[in-house]
Amino acid sequence: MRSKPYTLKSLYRRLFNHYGSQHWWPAETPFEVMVGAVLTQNTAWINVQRAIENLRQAELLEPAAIAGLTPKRLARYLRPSGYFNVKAKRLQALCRWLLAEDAPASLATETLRGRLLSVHGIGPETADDILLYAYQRPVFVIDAYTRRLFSRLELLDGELSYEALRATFEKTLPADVAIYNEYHALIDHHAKLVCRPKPKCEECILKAACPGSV
DNA sequence: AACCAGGAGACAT
DNA sequence: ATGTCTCATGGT
Repeated sequence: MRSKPYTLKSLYRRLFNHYGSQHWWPAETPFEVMVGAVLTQNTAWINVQRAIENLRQAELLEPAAIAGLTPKRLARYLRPSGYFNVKAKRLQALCRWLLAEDAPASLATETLRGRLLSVHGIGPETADDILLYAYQRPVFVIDAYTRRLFSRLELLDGELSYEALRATFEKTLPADVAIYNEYHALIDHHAKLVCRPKPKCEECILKAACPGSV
């Protein structure tokens, strides 16, 4: 027998009350957020940290420096984060966009989102990471953890498109940057802890509401 | 030692 | 519009 299902709002309270504030995004500057957003594509964060540290030690954590390197040389710094050839190009595309764009921070959120999506290597999740955590816009980030968690709780259909899922969160929750920031971080934290592909349902604080645990 | 990690582009259907 | 391949290092 299963306890009453969560709503998108009550689940947020449950996670926050249990885990507390997550202090995301783990980065020093907005630009570092953007670099991390690209490098963490389908990659464990620990490996991204190493790549970012390589760039920091080489004093390359600025758009002009990265844009000026050859893709091959940039790729060497990115090695630990995987897909280094692909990510070298993507990072340079992002940097060149930043250098070319006049005042991105002054653009309306949907306009800015469109510009980001037009940059090579920036898809919906990476764009939304950047919008939320670098530009402080109220955009809800959907990632693999979000799909898996809400799908397991049977709160959302995991097969829905990225845009459909994002719309659901943004319609249901208030358009609040602080809440979107914390909610996504909490989902990530919870997922890493107990809701991996192989879930640890015994240690899960939601297990009574999760069909996957019975 | 297979499996997975804070996806996205290219290409075919 | 939707499905499949590829990209690659480092944990467990």
